Amino acid sequence: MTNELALAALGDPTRRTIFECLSDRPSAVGELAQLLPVSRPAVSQHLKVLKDAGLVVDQKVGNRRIYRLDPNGIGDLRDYLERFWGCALTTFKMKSEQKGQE
Amino acid sequence: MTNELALAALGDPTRRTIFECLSDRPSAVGELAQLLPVSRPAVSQHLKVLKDAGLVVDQKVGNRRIYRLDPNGIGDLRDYLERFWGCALTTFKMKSEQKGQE
DNA sequence: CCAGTTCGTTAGTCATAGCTTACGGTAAGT
DNA sequence: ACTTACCGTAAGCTATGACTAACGAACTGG
Repeated sequence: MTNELALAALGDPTRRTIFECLSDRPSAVGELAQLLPVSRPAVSQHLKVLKDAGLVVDQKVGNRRIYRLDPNGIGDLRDYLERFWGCALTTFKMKSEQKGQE
Repeated sequence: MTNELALAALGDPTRRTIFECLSDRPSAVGELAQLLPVSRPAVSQHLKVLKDAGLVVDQKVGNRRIYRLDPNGIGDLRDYLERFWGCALTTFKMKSEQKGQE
């Protein structure tokens, strides 16, 4: 699933930084590359991974290409993670309540 | 931060499978290895990563070593992720409401 | 039409992650 | 005490991922 791609994508620290930059404001590739300690092609490749993971969308405007976060993909990942550890957290909650009750 | 370790840890599919197995029930290393297509030492190494990330705790019982999910670490990661994309999702919500209003 | 941007893609290098095999250490059973 | 089971760690190999440099495409402005 694309959620697994998203999780793998966010495993890389550089991509997390890119994600946070885009969280601040939509940006072009060159702008992101200036903020990061890597070259512009590297940023391009990271953006491709984020795009395939459904976390980011791009839009051509004039000469440049603006990237922004994709709320749909992010929402999907959020829901996926809720189900992912929802069970573990609820059983813990049950135990803590059970313990406070005795 | 350990939250970044946790994200990197969950980036690997084998570790996600281990996580899900432990979500079902606490298990020893050998039990997990039987369910997975990798060797027992590989499982041990994955469990170490998950443990360093604060997602898992272990407990010696007799000859074996039982691993279980750590609700504290999982809760921390959950909160971290909420802050992580909280901004992106709220700005989207504002836009959708703004769009539905016009 | 011709430079100058901005960007994606490719080829190639280098480091790291994941895996297995082998070994040592501890606990339980006979 | 000896064997068996269960586990962590180290060493070594291999595949994969991240990066850079180089190239070509699309758009802009003189």
